[in-house]
Amino acid sequence: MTPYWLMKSEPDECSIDDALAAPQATVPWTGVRNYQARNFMRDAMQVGDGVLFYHSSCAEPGIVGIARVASGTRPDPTQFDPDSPYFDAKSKPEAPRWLLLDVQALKKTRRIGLPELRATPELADMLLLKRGNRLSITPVSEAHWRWITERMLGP
DNA sequence: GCCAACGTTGGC
DNA sequence: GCCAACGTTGGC
Repeated sequence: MTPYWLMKSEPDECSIDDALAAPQATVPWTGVRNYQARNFMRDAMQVGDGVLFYHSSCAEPGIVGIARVASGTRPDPTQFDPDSPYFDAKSKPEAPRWLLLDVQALKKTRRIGLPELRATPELADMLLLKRGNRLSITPVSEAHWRWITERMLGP
């Protein structure tokens, strides 16, 4: 697995600006409730891996910044909080079902919106762009990472 | 708000 | 193990 990832966040919950404004620009990535995404965090993601910060479920979805994986996994406390929208009554503290890790925002970039991503032949096979894809964490190939970060940071 | 696509649940 | 029903995601 390449050390590059795309992570979706709803800007109403945690935007790139929110992340940059946090202490150490670091936020706990709460609310992952999908086993495949959890397994990526648990089994494949490493401290230092690159992250494309993506805004989803909003007026202007797209990649908006660069971040890095800043910790290993630990249980996501919101799964035990009955007042949280992420509460999971079936998860027990002695056998936590859901994990999180810390993500450190490094840079807000110009936004590369979905239409621009879709219009780019080099990115046609990005998992993000696959039909019906709803995974909130997806691996990113080195070629895609390079293309996107160069385009984001360039003129 | 709509709806396509997908994941999960639970009866059998 | 199958699969229909249901809930969620996320773009539009």
